[in-house]
Amino acid sequence: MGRGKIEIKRIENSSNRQVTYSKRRNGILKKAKEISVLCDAHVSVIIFATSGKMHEFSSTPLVDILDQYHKLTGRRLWDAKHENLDNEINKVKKDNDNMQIELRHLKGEDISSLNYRELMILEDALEIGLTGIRDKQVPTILYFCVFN
Amino acid sequence: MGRGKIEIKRIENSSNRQVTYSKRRNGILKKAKEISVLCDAHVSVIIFATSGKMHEFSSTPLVDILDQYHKLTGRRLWDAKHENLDNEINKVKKDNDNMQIELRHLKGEDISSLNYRELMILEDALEIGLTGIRDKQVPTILYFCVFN
DNA sequence: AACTATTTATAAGA
DNA sequence: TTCTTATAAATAGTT
Repeated sequence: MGRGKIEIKRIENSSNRQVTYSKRRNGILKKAKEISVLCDAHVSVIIFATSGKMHEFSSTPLVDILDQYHKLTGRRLWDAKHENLDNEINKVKKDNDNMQIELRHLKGEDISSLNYRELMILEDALEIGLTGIRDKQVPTILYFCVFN
Repeated sequence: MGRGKIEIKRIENSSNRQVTYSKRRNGILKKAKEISVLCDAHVSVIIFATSGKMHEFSSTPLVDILDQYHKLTGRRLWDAKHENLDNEINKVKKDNDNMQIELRHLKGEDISSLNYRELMILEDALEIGLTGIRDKQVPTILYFCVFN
């Protein structure tokens, strides 16, 4: 690197360390920007000095990078609120799926998958239902299916 | 860098781009590791190729880096995400409500609201459906009712 | 912060 | 792809 090779280990002298930090930090941020432009890469770099000061570069909004990160790794990086929302949406989607399945059945789109025994039960039910209607009884439960 | 200065702009040749990507990606990850060791810095680097493949380096668990990020910047990284999730949840909930209404109708919980004319149509349909089943014809339209 | 000797990174070629 | 190598770029130590 400069006047003599250096080992990669903590720089003990604090002011040297800080100078090196500043130079290398700039170097990394520059490289990150370059690779994003040269290669269409999506890059985020976040650096904290021990002082607590932060520098960052993100070629794409950090949230988007982290979102992709989550999708790819399955690792959760977000806070409790986000997690709750995520759980809620999964639950609601599950309800949704179940209802859709139920609807599909009720609407008879799955009639082709009914086996013979089920068909017999269906027939019985039809007769019972028909009788009920003829007698003008008030039905309390009604299944209503459409096939085509 | 290599044989001749290059401009920092997208490398159009795809295979050159990929080679450069791979070399520079390694370079950045190496530099990130070095600065973290030399200078006690906390660094996270996440890189996505356009292919979707990810590489990362994090001197500290990424969650901790992001936590510091939040504390330091006050930027609420997830707000946009939360809003999107909220919208999605509301949309799906609406779908759910609609399906529940439909299901309630299909299951006959609203049978009392069927008027006489609808009941007659229903009866006709039952007869047609029943005939179809008795003749082992594939029903093209079937109304199926259960009463109790 | 600027300089500069060296090392390191890397673009292009094999 | 991996290796080689000429050259650009980064940077450690110095001023």
